[in-house]
Amino acid sequence: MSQKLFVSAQEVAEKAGVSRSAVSRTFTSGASVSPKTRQKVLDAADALGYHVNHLARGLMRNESGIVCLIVSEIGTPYRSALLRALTQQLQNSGKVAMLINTDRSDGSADLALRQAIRYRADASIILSGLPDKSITDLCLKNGQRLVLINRDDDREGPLKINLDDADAAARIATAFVRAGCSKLAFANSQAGTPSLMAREHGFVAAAKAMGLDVMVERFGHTGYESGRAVAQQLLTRKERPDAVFCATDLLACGFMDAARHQFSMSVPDQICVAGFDDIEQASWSSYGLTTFAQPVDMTAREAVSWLVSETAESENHTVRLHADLVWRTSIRGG
Amino acid sequence: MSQKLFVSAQEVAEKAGVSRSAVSRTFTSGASVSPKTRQKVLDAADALGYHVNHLARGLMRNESGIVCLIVSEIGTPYRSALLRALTQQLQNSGKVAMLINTDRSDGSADLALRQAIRYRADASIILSGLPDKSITDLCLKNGQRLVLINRDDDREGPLKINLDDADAAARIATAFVRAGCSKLAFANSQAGTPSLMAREHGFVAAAKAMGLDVMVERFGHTGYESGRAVAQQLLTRKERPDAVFCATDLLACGFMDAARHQFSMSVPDQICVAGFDDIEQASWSSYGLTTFAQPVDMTAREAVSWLVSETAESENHTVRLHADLVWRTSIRGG
DNA sequence: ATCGCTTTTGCAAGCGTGTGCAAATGCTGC
DNA sequence: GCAGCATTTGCACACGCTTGCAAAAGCGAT
Repeated sequence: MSQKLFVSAQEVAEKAGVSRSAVSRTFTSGASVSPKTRQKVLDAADALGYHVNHLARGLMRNESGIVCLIVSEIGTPYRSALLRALTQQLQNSGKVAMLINTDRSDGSADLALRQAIRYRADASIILSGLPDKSITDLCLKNGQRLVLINRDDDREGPLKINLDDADAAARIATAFVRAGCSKLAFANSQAGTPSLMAREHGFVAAAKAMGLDVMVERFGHTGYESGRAVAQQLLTRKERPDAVFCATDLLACGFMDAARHQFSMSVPDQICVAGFDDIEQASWSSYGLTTFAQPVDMTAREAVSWLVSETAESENHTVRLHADLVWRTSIRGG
Repeated sequence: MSQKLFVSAQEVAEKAGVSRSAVSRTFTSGASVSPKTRQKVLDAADALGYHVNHLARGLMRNESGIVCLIVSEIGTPYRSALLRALTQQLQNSGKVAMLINTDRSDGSADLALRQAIRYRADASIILSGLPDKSITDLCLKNGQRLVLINRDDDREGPLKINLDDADAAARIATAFVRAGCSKLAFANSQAGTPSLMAREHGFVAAAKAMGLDVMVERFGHTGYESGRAVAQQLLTRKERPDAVFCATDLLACGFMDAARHQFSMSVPDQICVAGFDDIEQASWSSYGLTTFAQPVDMTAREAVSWLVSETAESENHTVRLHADLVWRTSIRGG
């Protein structure tokens, strides 16, 4: 154990022959310090290997620079892409991300937010799980900002970033019909997330408006295996669908693989498939999945720019982003 | 702006009618406090919504509870899977993960480690990039622990977790030969990571030992597109390979897709393919990729258990983990 | 009640930083 | 040289917590 401990501003001050305030001001942007002493301090700091202690700074300023990312299923393509974009943006804004994994228990979003409070995070971004109202209230009351991505609820205070899920669903429904399909199906998971349900309801409603019924199947989590399972259910029916909209790309990939390899169907000749998210795999030539692109970069930018803005707290802020349809080869025509 | 600020131990103490020390001890495990006062404190804390300030605690204890994860290409299947496992394990051990994205610049690993130092992280886990020696020295000197995953270098002090890459490469070489292949190829990226190069050299050496040459191609980053590009190079040769070992699964997926859809080749009949990592997509039925499974859970467990152990600092610690061969359908026979 | 012992409790001194305030310093124009 | 002003500097307090130390309290036995 070297146990040398970290070098403090005090030591730098002594080495540079100035007061401790001077070194503090040198590392505080916008503080008044002469160029001469500034240089002396910087030299001494460099020689000693000094780094401002952000714990202490956060304690004083009552602003830690930490932003909590609360997320489950980190290994999933869409989630990890969003994570990438968010950390990138946060670092651009001088913030640092604290990552909290809520895969395990159900109340884990609450535990996570508690952790965020303990470290006095300036803000939390929630990508999964619906935290308890009492906790979010606590966050907000303590001046912590909150961003909810794709999980709109009726709370007051947090920024909510959503997509035009229902509208997108309607667009794909007409695309299916235009491609000559008439036996529509929707493949969903049992997760029941607001955005997933919005896609389902939007799709069913749009179909109904065109005088068509929709076969809806839901299964398990929002993953590849569930897509296969739903295919099992849909493709063993008396009347097979000729177009299926999957709530996520992972479901779509699973569905396509099952349709092709297990039921020997051709996509898109015998069945058209569409997904949602535009994960990387959707563009792989084995799939060529027509899908809606989640605007991850835009989402991250919106979230972070709101977090760091001086003048947030604007009462009931909601951002609704647009999901572009990326046309590939899993739907006829185009 | 409510600006109510956080509630402090002082306020809890007053409400509970005890001293500030008492409430501090209540939240410090292993401190001496009578059950009666403890209860009074807990009640008061709950009523006021008190949470220990980990910034201040870290300042006092000289131990923040923060572990930095330094990682690039977060959106990648293997990386995100490892990230998931690591955060899980860290939380199990009462630590919290600070995520640092090093996608952009080259010296960004250094910047990241600086950030880790500023927040007085107890440890850093490096999944990407080779930090400068001066920085790692600084980390170690300040009692910060360091874990390097799959990027062995000769530094003294950090824990290094590696795989038996070369051995795995040799195993797959013999598997290819046993499947009747004789025109071997290796598909790599230009990243030149130690583990990637170990796979390449191991494969070439094993082939040479069996009297076979290997066509080696390298291209771009370690992703799907590179796999396609390498396929372009390998499959337009006068003599096509009949077996190719790809340094990662993403490369393998890209290679397979190009081989099948662009060159109309059949896998595994005309060409056998193997990968490395065992990402989720490898098991998708469009690929059925035979590959080596990275022991992500084991890796995470090793890393974290070493970090939290009392007695680390054991001079030159290296862990070499085994990668199991997962046999699927991209190689004949089996 | 007194003693000896263990447990609990409060005091106060830090941890490393930011910042208001007043003193000190530098600069400009006579 | 000096007055007038802007800028820089140091002091000292505060932030919220932990913890060594000594005083206080509990407790059982004499």
